Amino acid sequence: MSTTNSNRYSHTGLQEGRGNQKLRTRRALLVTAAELIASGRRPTVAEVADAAHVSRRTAYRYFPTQLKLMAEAALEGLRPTMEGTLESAPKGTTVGAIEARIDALVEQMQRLALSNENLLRTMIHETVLHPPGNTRPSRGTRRIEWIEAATQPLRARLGAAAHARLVSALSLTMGIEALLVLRDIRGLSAAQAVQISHWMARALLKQSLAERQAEQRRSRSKPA
Amino acid sequence: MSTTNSNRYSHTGLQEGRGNQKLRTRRALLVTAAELIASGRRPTVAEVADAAHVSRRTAYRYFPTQLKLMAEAALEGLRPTMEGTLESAPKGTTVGAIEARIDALVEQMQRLALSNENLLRTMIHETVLHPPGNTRPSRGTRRIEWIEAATQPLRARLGAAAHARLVSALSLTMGIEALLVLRDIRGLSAAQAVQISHWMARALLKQSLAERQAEQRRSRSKPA
DNA sequence: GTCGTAATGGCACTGCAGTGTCATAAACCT
DNA sequence: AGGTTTATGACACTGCAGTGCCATTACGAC
Repeated sequence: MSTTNSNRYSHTGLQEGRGNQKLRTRRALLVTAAELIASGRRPTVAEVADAAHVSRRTAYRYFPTQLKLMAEAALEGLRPTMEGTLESAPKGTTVGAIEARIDALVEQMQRLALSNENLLRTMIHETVLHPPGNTRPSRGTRRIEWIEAATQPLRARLGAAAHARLVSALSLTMGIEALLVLRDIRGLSAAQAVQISHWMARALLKQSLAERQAEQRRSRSKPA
Repeated sequence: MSTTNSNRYSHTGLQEGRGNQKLRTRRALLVTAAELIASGRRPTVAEVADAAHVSRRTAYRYFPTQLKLMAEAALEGLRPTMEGTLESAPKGTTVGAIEARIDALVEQMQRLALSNENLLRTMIHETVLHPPGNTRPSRGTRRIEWIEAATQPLRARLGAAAHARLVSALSLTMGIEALLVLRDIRGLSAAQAVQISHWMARALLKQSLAERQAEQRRSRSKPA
C-alpha cells in the first residue's frame, strides 16, 4: 500500500538494491489492473500480467493473491481523482462554511464513487469477506479523515462525543456503500441518490446543532 | 437431512411429476450451505454437496454457479429470524408511535445483521459485482418495505416526496452496509455502531418533521 | 571487464469452478 | 410384471488461482 519512498535515491543511495525496478514493476501491474477493471472487465492474473508485460509468476510475487492485486488496483485507479478534493473546499469555522464544506465533500465523494463504480464495487467484493476477528487492512480511513477535516471546528462547539457521533453518521451518508443501497435496494437513480446524500448530511448537521442548543438551554434554565 | 424415507407424497398430487423430490434436494443443498456459511466457512461446492449427501454434479444442476447457491443460501439462513419482526412493533399514527416503531425496526435490523454477519457479508460479496446495466435479482426490497410500513402515517403528514426522501435516508441507517461502514471503516464496536444507527434514524425523522413545520409556517405567514 | 546477487521467467503441479457425456437407479404409467 | 421417463451419479475435461523449483536475465559492485 503506502510506498514508503518519496525521497531521492540517486545521491543518498537509501533506495537499497534495485528498489526502483521493483517500484516500476509494481506500479505497472497496478495501473494495468486498474485500467482493466475500470473498463468493466474482471481480469485474470494472467491477463493483467500479460498486459503489464510481466510474467504471471512475477505478478504473484508482488501480489500474493488476486484479491490483493484488485484491492490495491482499485485504490490506484482512484488516486488521481482523489487529490485536490479538499484543497478546493471553502475555509472558515462558521456554520455556513462548515455546511458548504460538507456539501462540497458529499458532492465530490459521490461524483468520485459514480465515476469509479466498477473499481469500488470490486474493492467491496474483495474486502467484505473474512473480517470477523482479524487484523486485515480492511478499508482505508480516508473518508473519515475528510469528514473530520470538514467538520473540525464543530468539535469545540459540540463536544468530542457529539462530534464523533456526527462524523460516524456522516460516514454513512456518502461513499460507495450509500450509492449501493440507494440504487440497488432503494432503486433510485444516480442523481436521486446524490440528492439524498446531500439532504442527509445537512439534516444530521442541523440536528447535531439543534441538540446542542437544546442542551445549553436546559443547562441555563436549570444549572446543575 | 438426507432421510431417504419412504413417506409417500401422492395424497396431494399437487406437485406434478417428481416435484417433491426436487424440492427436497434443493432445500437440502440450501440449508446445508447456510449452515456451513454461518459457521464461518466459505464452503466449496463439493463440500456442500457432500454434506447434503448429493453429488457435486447434481448441486450444479440446481445452482448453476456457486454464487447463486451462496446468495440463496444466505436468504435461507435468514428466513427463520426474519419473520415476526414487524408483528411485535407498536401500532399507532402519532409521532411517538412512529418513533417507537423506527427504534424497534433499527434494533431488530441491526441485531439481525450482527447475528448473521457471515451470511450477509457473503451475500454482498456475491451480489455487489456486475450490476451496472443488468437485470439481476440484485438485492431484495424487504428493508424498504419495513421502513415504509413503519413510517406509513408520515406520508400524509409530510407529503409523498418528503416521505420518500425519509425512507431513502432511513435505508442508509440500518442494515449490513451501515454496520460494514461503521465497523470496518469508522472502526466502531458493534454496540457503538447500533447506537449511531439509532441516533441517525431519530435525527432524520425529527429533521423531516421540523422541515415540514418550517414550510407550514412559511406558507401561513406569506400565503401564495 | 568479472562476479555476485537480486529480479524475473518458465514449467509443472494441485485445487476448485464449471460443463459435457453417458450410465444407473428410482419413479411413474399401463 | 413390463417399459418409459427423470433425477441422479460417475467420469473426464477445460480454465484459472496459487505455489514450488529451477533457469535466466540484468543490475550493481569490484
